[in-house]
Amino acid sequence: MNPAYDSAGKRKELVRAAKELFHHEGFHKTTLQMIARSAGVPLGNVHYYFPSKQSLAEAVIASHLSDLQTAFASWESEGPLERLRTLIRSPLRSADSVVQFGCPHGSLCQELQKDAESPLARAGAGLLQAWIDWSAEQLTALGWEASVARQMAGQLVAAIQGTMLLAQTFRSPELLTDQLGRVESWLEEQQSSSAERRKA
Amino acid sequence: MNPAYDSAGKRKELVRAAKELFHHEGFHKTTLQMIARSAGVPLGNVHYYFPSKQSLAEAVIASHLSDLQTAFASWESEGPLERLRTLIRSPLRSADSVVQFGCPHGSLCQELQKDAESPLARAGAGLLQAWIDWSAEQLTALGWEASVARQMAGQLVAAIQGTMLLAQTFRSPELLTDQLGRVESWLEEQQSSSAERRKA
DNA sequence: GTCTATAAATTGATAGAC
DNA sequence: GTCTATCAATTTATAGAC
Repeated sequence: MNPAYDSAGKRKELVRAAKELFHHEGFHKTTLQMIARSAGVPLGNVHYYFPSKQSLAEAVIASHLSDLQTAFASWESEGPLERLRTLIRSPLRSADSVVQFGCPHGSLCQELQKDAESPLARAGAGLLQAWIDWSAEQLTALGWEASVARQMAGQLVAAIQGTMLLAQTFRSPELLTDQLGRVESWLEEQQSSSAERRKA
Repeated sequence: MNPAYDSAGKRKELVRAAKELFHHEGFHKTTLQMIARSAGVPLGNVHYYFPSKQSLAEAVIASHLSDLQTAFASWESEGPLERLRTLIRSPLRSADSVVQFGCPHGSLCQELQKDAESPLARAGAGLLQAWIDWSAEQLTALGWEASVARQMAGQLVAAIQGTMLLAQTFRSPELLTDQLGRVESWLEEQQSSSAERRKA
């Protein structure tokens, strides 16, 4: 156990704890005390690894972005339409967590975005931007013109995010399943109407 | 200026200030100090009108609900379809505020709902429930079967709420206008396909 | 009813021993 | 690198004068 390993290990552990607590309790309600306890690190030690709560939050956002890229990469074997279906269904794989705490990206964005001055607002926006950019890519691959694909991607992500908000608000896994199914149907209708247009 | 008037006036002023600050800063970031200052009331006096921050938040939610009912009542002269269009367009009337701070109901719900134990979570849910119930009523009046109307209402509110989250995240009034227009188009497509089914 | 003063606990962040 | 002890400021809430 050389120092470098320990240091990196505790850093990662702090980010993991903060990521979970920001999701479960919200950014402003989460204290460094709570993060330190969950990570098994003394309170005063947190500032050795991260100079401020903000810098820790930046590391959390970077970790979320990395998770997203890993997920997208793991779906590469599928076709564009099936990839979008996988995205739509992805909240179901952690339905309990979504119903209790909402979307870890969406809820963090909403909270951070209230403070427009904060550098965290811009960083957080990158999370939802990643959702939209990736969706627009898949839609482009399906043959949609670039500007239309961007619009549709926005509609798709808005529908998924809004669905997670409602499922959380009413603590209803059924709502999550049903409404995500309707989003999937909407996507398929767009696809088939597009296919018809191409035939005509 | 009898005491009852003054008392009621300051109570209302505290609720107004808290409603605005919860929207602009978020519930947890807003302190009683900030509310007292905005309302022109000494800090120690807040607890004379409201025993706790929570009871003040309950009054804020009740005020939001009252606003909603007032808005719904003012749209009664229109037909059901036009009423739904008015709902979809309603974020545009305060576009700047939505882009900066998000939906006052949706963002409050998301924050309060993280703490399932809190009575505020249940109270907050009443706000989005009002959106859905009212939308389902209009859809029922348009001839949709009750359970279908509920599902469609959920989809509609999810789309509007998700759109507001994206518009806030990217600080884009254009995104708000464009995507709400797409929600309106979706609603009209549902209506016309329903009319076709009835003809057939 | 209204206010000042303050309590009691907690916050993010720092200092300095080891 | 790691920890304890602590600062200075802020939090919700209360006590008690007027």
